[in-house]
Amino acid sequence: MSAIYYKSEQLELIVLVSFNYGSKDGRVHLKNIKFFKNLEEVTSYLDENKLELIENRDFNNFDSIEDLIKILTDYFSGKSINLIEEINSLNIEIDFNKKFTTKFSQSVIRTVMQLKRGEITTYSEIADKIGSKAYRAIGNVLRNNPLPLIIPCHRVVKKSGNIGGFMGKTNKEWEQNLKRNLLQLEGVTRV
DNA sequence: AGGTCATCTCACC
DNA sequence: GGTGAGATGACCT
Repeated sequence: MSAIYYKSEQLELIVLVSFNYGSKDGRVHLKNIKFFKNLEEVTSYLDENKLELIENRDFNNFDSIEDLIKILTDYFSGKSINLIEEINSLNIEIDFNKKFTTKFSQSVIRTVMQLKRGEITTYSEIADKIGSKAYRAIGNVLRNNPLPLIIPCHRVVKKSGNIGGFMGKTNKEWEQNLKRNLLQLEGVTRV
């Protein structure tokens, strides 16, 4: 599996995208998106997961990946784009892992994917929408989101108006800051 | 079966 | 407006 990263200077953030090539269609299959504070974290993650890093200069061999980086650049510069639409227009296959197997988690993901840029909702609103009371279990599903941004889980916040969790809760302050920054990029000032 | 969890509500202060 | 306990349902081992 290969990986590329995009570095946002303003946000002190590195976005690592993992992908490989489908054995049948030869297209780029997007596997994973992950956020890091610095390059040290990135390299140890690359080691742990045996990922091959593609450097910038090699991009011309990876057309659709280069396009993806452009889209991320636009997004992180605050441009008003619909990420999901843009990515769908590329020659890229989005793998939803086999992670979401149950009907419940699939409904959650489907609902979250309908959120547009700058549109926020709450865990309990999603529960209402899919006819469940398990607002807490929704956080459980989103915690394992392999494709943040594409599955825009940062747009789901707490009903109280607080920001809510992001990427697990191991480094709560940094994670919540990132979630807030992403929303601010999209013009959300409330949280 | 029992533990975990990116929540919510309500009762305090 | 902050905190803590209890309810809670889906998921994982």
